[in-house]
Amino acid sequence: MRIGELADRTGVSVRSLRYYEAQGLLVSERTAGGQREYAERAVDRVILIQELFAAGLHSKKIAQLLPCMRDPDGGPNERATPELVVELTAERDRIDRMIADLATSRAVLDDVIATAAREL
Amino acid sequence: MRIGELADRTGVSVRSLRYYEAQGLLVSERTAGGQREYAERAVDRVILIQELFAAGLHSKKIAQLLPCMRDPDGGPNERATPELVVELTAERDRIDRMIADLATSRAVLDDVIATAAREL
DNA sequence: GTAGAGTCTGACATCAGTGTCAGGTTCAAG
DNA sequence: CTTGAACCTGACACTGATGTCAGACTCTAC
Repeated sequence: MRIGELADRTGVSVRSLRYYEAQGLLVSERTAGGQREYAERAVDRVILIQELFAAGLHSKKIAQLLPCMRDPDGGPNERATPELVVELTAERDRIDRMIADLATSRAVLDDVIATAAREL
Repeated sequence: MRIGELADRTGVSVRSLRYYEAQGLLVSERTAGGQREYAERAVDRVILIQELFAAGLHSKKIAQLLPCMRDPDGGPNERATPELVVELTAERDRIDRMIADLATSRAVLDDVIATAAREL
């Protein structure tokens, strides 16, 4: 598929897809004319990238992480270096803290909302 | 206390504290010489602001939200407008989605980490 | 072969919070 | 008083993902 269809199917802008490629997160074949051509599995990959972005990982770390993931099509995958494992563990801990903080913030909002609703 | 102490006690930079004030999130008295003087409760307020920032709320919305919170010292608090309640409810839903997404991302990281650990 | 939609690269803009620097003032301790 | 640390304002830089624009090219359908 071409970039427009991938954008539609993932809900990610064309601009962002090109950015992902520039950052080494996404690969594409090129047509004779130079246009990007994506395999079907690009859809899942883009969604995964988005999730990792949402989790606060930077593109650089995602670029390190992606080749170490278990490939759904059984392709060869790189082994994670011990350094990367350490970094990813730190990320996981950071996400845990983030989830806890979000729960706190949610409670704050909930309190304001509940108080306001009681007054209405 | 002065701004440096508040920064130390909250872990927030002096620069950010001044920014919070410019955004109407934080108030301070001023000494005769014009330096900021903070009450004890500013500490909790700053921490709360940080939490809300971490939850993805923008300063403008936090500025609306703060006066509607139940005051720990029993001071008068504004009533939340129905519009604000709608917005805050949307924020709460967004936070819920964010927490769910983070859980997904955490699982992804966990998988990579576990796979790598098994290979070592 | 031509029209129009889609795509290409490259560059610059945006957002919001924060860092940082300059030049000047205030405060507290000696 | 003087000294040095802390503070003041204002301005500009940065980050990193994304928006947007221009000018040129490709692809598909007629």
